Amino acid sequence: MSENQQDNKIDDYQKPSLTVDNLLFAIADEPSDNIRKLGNKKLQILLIKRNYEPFENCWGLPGAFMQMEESFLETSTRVLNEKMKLSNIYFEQLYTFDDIKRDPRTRVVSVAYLALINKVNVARSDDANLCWFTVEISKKQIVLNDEHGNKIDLNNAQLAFDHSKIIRMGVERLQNKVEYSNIVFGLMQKEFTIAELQQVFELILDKKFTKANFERKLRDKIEPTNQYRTSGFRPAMLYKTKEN
Amino acid sequence: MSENQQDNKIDDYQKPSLTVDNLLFAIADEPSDNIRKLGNKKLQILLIKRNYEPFENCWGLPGAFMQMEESFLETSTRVLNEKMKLSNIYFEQLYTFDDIKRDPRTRVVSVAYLALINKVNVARSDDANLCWFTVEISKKQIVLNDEHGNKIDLNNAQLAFDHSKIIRMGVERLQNKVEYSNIVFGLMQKEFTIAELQQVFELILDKKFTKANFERKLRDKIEPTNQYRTSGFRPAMLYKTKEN
DNA sequence: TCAAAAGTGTTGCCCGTACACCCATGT
DNA sequence: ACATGGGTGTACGGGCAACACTTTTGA
Repeated sequence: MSENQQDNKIDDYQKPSLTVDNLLFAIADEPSDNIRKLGNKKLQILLIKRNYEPFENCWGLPGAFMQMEESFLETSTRVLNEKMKLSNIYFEQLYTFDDIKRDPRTRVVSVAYLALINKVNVARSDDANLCWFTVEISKKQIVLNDEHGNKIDLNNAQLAFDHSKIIRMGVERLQNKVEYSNIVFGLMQKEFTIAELQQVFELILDKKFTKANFERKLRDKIEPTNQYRTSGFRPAMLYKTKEN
Repeated sequence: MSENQQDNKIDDYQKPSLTVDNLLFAIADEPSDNIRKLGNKKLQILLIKRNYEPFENCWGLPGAFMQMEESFLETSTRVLNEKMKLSNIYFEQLYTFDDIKRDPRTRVVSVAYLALINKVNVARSDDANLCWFTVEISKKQIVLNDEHGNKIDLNNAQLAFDHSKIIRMGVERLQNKVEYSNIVFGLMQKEFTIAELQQVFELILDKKFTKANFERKLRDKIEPTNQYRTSGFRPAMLYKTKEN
């Protein structure tokens, strides 16, 4: 952050507005209809229905204008806490969006944050405008679904502002980091079976693994607790993320 | 970029200032003292000596306040063109820095851009305050050197603002992307030998390769021209980056 | 002839993949 | 008994690292 010699009165010029937008992802469990089969997991994202201009009645990412005395992370947690009480969130800066016309009113620059929670900790929100959308990732497209069967295809910009683009970039980041970091554990509960972890990988990467190979791939990142998940057939060992 | 319902007059609140800072990297050639040896390459970064407050007389990254009618990229190219005429620059957004106290005067948020050039295209600058510093990357630290033997250790913050941190992050990004993208060609001339490319990899990653293995590693990213570099001993095939 | 670099071939190891097989459970 | 998932072993192949060797040049 340097400046030209001429810029001495730095508060004395017109500034863009600055907002923070949140991509909050979580995993939902969907019990199986067949008692002999595992339940399905879904990747979800939190959206808010805008009942104000601009983009009134569109779905968009929950965000807020940044205040002078708070950092991005503080803005971000403030928003999420106003909407629903949350804790233990994994946060990571995604990208800063600056298209000049991205907001029809005036120049607004937005810093997007990627946030992950394990959904067990979600206190129900009293904001009727909030909704968890299922994120269906495939090679060709990303489609969001709400619980009433409404579909939003991210290739057609049906969301507010450039939020479709932001979500696509967020999914891409998630896909990349799942492969080489521990980011996936931000979506898991403290204890989980290998099959559950595998399902989450498969959801995010739109790709199937085999049990044996998946176990070897993750072996050095997890360690067994000595407890079992019995809600199924043969009890499955519960694992947790390896310390250090 | 959403907001609370209450925020209707969006220009009617105090906003942080917004700047763009540039990490401009290039490769310098240093001819060998021994005629029987190859010359050395160095990674360099462009810094500017601040002759104004704050951090007067400190070195810092060249940057500027963003104007209402320009995007980050436009701010970035404006700065670099004001300082020295450049073209064909590779640009990539690095990160957005928002520590509340990073600027002692007031709240300033800075978007950092990573930029790469091949130095052949550098028109000499008439700004005496600009200087190319050599970047020495090792496992423990990053040290900057100017041509007069002055050293700046990035572990001690001797640069303006949080620019040490920004440079460390930029080097890290460069190291990561060199391994899995074509970013390195932004630093190379149009035609280059494999040995030159190998030297640049070794500089950035602080790691040695063997010829045979390095050739195999890069084989699918480059293609031979049918020209040779004769300035050495046995002439070396010149390569260029593979199209498609 | 010799030092340095250009260029190529061989080998072994590690890791990801495919696939096969047995174990444990409750209906 | 059987379907389903849990869990483990084996075998193949590609890619990377180590290393050895030949070729080419100018002094």
